[in-house]
Amino acid sequence: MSNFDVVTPDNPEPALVAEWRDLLARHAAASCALDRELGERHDLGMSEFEVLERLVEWPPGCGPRRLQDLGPTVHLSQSALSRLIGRLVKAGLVERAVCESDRRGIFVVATTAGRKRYEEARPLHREVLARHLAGPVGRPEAGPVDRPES
Amino acid sequence: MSNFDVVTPDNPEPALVAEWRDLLARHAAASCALDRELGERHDLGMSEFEVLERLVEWPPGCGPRRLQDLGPTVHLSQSALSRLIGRLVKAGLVERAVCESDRRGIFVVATTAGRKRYEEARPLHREVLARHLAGPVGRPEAGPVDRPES
DNA sequence: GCGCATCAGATGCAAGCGAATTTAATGTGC
DNA sequence: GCACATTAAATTCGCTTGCATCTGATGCGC
Repeated sequence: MSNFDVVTPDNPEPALVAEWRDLLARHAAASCALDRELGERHDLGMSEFEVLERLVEWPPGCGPRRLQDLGPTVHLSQSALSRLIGRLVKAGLVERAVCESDRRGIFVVATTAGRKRYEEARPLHREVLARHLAGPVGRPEAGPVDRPES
Repeated sequence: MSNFDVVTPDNPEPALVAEWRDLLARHAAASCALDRELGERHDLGMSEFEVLERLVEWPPGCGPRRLQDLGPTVHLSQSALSRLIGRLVKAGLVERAVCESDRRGIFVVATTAGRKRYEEARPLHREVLARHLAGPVGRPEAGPVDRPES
């Protein structure tokens, strides 16, 4: 029951933990800032933006996008995704359509308003990313980092 | 209202977005696995483990740890942290003590049981980290990656 | 056609979160 | 001492999440 590991050059554990904490810090800073800024200025949460982006990115000619295909790319559970789509539908940014070839599935398509909202929000999204992602953690180039706890 | 940016070598945006998605994927995979495995085998959530680790790591001789000092290091809001400590107290892993010099504050100290639980859980924590963190995303060395949506 | 396993998505539910508010202890001006 | 701003932590509230379950559509064996 030793309190600390012996730190030797061939013990990769400290590096692993440092990497993990760095990842946590970056994720917290960026996702928190995204949620707040996108929310304030474009009424979109981070996850909403991500989903909208996948829909807009979806190459035409591949057919419309099944809800199921969306899941793995946004790291959300099936239920969370279903409700997220519900919110986007209510906001008029996205439309559901039954899939005629398999009536269990549904298609999800961004509306014109959805594409517009995405295009409006994207610059801010990229800006926040640039502010929090590039460079070592805790060193946004301009403006204060906003963290939930401070 | 162009749908896509022109991708030029001096346009850093695509790299930024790729970095962001990689970060999201790693974070989702690792934190989800940590939550589930630590929860199943040691009855600890990811955040509980992180807090416990900060308390155990806290060098002796620096005085006990204020709840407030804990906040910034675990990326949790003040309210979330307060409740998290409440859960740990209820589980007997941690103790609250009023700070006599400033009776508004409280000290948080890991109990013997808390240290024990932490030491038991740490190997699994490191193992999960190694499985999900090292190397490119989506390539754990052994065993399937468990993601919430799959 | 009929029964049944399977699959896509929606929904009930409990847990955790952040923002805002509340409670109580400090400190400051007078 | 007394009013008032400030601070630390707890608590209230609404929202999002994941798990488990439900509903309805497929499709396969017979």
